[in-house]
Amino acid sequence: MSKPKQVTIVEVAEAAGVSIATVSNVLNRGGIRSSKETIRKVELAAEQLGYRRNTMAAGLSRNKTYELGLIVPGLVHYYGKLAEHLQIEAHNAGYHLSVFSSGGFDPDIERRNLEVLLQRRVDGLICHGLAMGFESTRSIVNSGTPLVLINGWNWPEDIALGAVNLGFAEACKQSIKVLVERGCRALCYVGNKGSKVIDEQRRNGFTDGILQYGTDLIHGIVDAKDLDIEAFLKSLLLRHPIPVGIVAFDDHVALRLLSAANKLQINIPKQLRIVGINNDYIAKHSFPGISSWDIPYTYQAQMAINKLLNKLSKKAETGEDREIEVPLTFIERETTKS
Amino acid sequence: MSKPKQVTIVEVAEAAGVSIATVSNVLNRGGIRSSKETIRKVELAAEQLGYRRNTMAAGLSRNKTYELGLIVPGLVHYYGKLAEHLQIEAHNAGYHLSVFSSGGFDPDIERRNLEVLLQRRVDGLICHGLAMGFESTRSIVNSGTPLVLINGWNWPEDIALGAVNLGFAEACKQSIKVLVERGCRALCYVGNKGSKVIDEQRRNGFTDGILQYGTDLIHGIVDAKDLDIEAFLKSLLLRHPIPVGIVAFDDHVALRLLSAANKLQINIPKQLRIVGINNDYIAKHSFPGISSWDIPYTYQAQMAINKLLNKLSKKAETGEDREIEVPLTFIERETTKS
DNA sequence: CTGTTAGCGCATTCAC
DNA sequence: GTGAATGCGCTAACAG
Repeated sequence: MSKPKQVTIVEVAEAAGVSIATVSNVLNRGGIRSSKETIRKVELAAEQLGYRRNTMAAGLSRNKTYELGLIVPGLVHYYGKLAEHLQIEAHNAGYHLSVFSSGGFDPDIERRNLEVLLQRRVDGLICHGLAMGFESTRSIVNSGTPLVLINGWNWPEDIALGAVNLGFAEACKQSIKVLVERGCRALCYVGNKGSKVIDEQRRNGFTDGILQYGTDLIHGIVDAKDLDIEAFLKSLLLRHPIPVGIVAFDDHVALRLLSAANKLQINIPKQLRIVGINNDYIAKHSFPGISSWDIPYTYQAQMAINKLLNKLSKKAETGEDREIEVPLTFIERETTKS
Repeated sequence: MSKPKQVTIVEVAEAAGVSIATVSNVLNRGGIRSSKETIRKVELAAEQLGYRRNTMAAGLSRNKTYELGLIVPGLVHYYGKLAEHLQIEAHNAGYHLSVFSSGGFDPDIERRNLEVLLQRRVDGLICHGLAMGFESTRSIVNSGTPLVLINGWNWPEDIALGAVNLGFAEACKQSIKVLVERGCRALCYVGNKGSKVIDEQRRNGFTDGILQYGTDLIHGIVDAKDLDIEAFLKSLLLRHPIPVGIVAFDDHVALRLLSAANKLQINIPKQLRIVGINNDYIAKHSFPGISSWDIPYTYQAQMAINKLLNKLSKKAETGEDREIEVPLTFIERETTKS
């Protein structure tokens, strides 16, 4: 069954007794203004006939879609929230944002989604740390469609306009400062390699922190995947002076650590102190509450959309930074309070 | 800066020394087949020139977009996961799915997103329990674009093709059975009115369960919003025989209850037993683990996509049910084990 | 202010 | 098999 034919401006024009150009004019404003009377007639006709403009025809004709595309690794937790905020900001700017998930950093799906978006001739692209690499990206996005990265570090200028990055590294570094100030002499980062570049940033920040706040600190790095959390915690407390400090990949990992600790009756924060990242719902509502780093979603979303739209309007680079670093805010809760 | 002009089939045709019709043929297959030689020439030219088909032109020309639209209240937790699975299933069927969030059941945003999608002439629509109501929806979606609902109960036939609903009511009802079997004589549902129809279903299921498994049970219904959880739990245990059973709106609410209980040193499951819904990450990784109902995302997504595509291909109703009920699976963990 | 006209890029008859 | 012609619905000059 083919789609039932929709009403077009031709029919509206007939009903209103004007030309299609006039209809197009009053229905899009901004352009040439028409007489009160014509406007009324056209709007009435459009209303009655249930006219709905065909975006494809419009886009084709003016070579501009007012559509933006977003590719994120997933649609839950941080990514989902980010996507929501980006949609809001895009809308505020008169665009709309089509969201696609690449199923957890899958290069093939990334490629496919990118292709779909480019075939749609979106005006701009926002991608979260693409897994497919520089070369692959370049060959696809060479089209001249502006691309802004979210959490993409050190991408070449000919591929991406720039990036809006969360200060994960700095947050991890500062986490160490906090933990050391709270008396921890042994520290560990529990990461999540599956999250690629995000994990890398946090790991780097952790290492940096160790270097800065005391190389005499006992420290280690492990990965949450396939980790026997309980055994890990037991051995940690057995081998090191308390309180031991842990920087968790995010609040979810922190929750696992917390639960294991509760189960083993390890006292938090007396024996173990934990810092999470993201300041998710669970950080606030777990017991004890998890100290975490809050993400300024709205700000990050605005920065990304602005970067894109600046490019779309002005041609001159206004000398803004290519990579914008968005700082996180520490929210202290019981897991670090003594 | 207007978009730099992209390559079109015209240029490919010139480069390959054939007509645009031929290019269109070999690049879409399925239709008339061409000679090996022509195919080779065309594909080579397209490859070299970096041709990328313009979806708008194609869609406009054949009056079919191979695009589906999704509107969900948000993009986190259940909604985000659902969206991910729907995207996968849509792709498997040769379509792609544009995802839009309505910012938590906001009727205005819903309306706007619906409008955008219809202007794009999507082939079909999937919506999660629209907040804007029957009449409003009808007036918008009258276009003949097939609509399938996710978690939409009792919608009139002239608006929606049908619905794929999760068995929340039944899950809540069975939760009562479980709790009663585990010795609870006092039960409470802690809901979340903000989630509209979803909350309603669960509340109904709870009430049903009470009716079925013992009207002599002490029971109550409260809302998580603005609820002082600690005070609530204290009073609950003070006034009623233990163990008290709670059916939580979802695992997030369950986590809040759990944390408050841990803080108050209420023993779970001795004094308090909790059942969540969704079987989220937190249900598995909290301490103690939260008994919860697992959602068959893949199945639900397949059902929804199939319903839509059936309509798009066959014209005859194959006599399938309008409303499909997808059952949840109980995953028992420590919050209900005695 | 309003109408005429010429595309936008592609799919699709229908001749050849 | 292949190509010329027509139209999808709309916008953007340009005339009037």
